[in-house]
Amino acid sequence: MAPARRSYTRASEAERREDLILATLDCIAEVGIQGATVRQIANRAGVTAGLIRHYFTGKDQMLEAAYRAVMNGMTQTAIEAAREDEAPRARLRRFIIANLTPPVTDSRTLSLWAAFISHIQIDPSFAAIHRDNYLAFLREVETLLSTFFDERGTALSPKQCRSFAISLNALIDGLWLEGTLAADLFDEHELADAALASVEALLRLTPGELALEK
Amino acid sequence: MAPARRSYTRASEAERREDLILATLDCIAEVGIQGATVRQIANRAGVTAGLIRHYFTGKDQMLEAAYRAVMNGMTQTAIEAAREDEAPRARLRRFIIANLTPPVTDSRTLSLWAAFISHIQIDPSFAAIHRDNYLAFLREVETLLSTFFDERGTALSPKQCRSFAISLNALIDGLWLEGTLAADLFDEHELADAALASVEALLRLTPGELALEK
DNA sequence: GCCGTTATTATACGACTGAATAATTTCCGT
DNA sequence: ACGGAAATTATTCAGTCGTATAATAACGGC
Repeated sequence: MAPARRSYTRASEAERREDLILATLDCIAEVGIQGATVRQIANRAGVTAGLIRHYFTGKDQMLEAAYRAVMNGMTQTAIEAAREDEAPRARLRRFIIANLTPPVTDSRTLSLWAAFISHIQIDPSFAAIHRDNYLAFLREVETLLSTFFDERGTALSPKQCRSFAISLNALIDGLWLEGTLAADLFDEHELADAALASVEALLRLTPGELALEK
Repeated sequence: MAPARRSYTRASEAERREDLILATLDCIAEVGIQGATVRQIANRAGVTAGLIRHYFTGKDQMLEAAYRAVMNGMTQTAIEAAREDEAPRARLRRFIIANLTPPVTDSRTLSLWAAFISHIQIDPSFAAIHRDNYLAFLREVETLLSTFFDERGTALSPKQCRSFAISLNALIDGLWLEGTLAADLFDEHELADAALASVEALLRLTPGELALEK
């Protein structure tokens, strides 16, 4: 007799790809990159392992797609938060805060980010993805700083602007790292407040210039 | 007839443990934590796989020991560099520079660090190791800052000191991350110089106070 | 309502995994 | 020199890995 086979429903390519990528991220976050096996991933996505190779050339390519998804999630969240406002000062503040509050500051996000970072030196494809995102982020920071200082009446030379952007980016990254790794040491908005005060100092603004409402 | 067996030499426990840990780190850095199998590690250490379980309860425990080794290497290098000097200002400067020049800024070190970070959320043992090292590092920064401001005649409240330490630590971490991940974008001492200038701003010192010789 | 396309499942394969055990070699104390 | 403790190797084991292939169920076009 014909063996009983699992029933299933077809899905659109976009849907399946997303499901698989999401399942991949879940696995990496929960059991590490070692535990993120094709079977575990497929299982969590509600499909069987073979399907993965129908949408991706192999496991590695799926991991790359997953990395892109994580980085897009992180940068887009912050960039879009900044664009909600009109005033350069508020935009800058929003950008900083968005980078230091959920969903960016989330232990799961950090886990994923670190897992992929550790693969940058191994797989050149990952290095390229990282590079693209880093430069895009830096460009965004430069734009924010440039318009902010322009409106303030203290225009910046491109060199100064870039230098500020690098430091500012580092400060945000570092605080994000600390705050997410030791979330229990900081409460709700302590991190974002610390960031705003630090950025004021870093850009040599007057205290409160960035933090306080006018 | 008796099968030909590999000849070998006995080593002290300390030596073997170190060899195994070093081999573990080599593997993780070169092929990632997935590729760091007991056989690969043993092979690189010049022994056979079974020996690992003679010195460690299992692979996991060896990974923990390897993590401790990495973190000790990173923090001790910077802390000892600072202790070489007498004047608080020079100590602080040395500390910052040490954290942003080799061997701390090294793509291998970063790979290892990231690989372990991604396991913090998974394995509580790793979380404990991280926590210990983070607090030790923060304490060191606080001490450096405290003595520096004392000598400068502008004493700091414990609260301010801690707040400065957190930001300073974040800035250093962030620059270390950026500079190591995109080493080709920065030349020799650009990173350390940027750090010194940024720290001056962060602590609201007068420009050049930290960087320039008297 | 059937039929062809294809998304999906099922199964198999060889390689490799961490761990356990047994055999053997080394080296220290005497 | 020699015997005995133990460091190291060799081998085995039950699983799991990623991938390849073949069978099958689902769905859209007619």
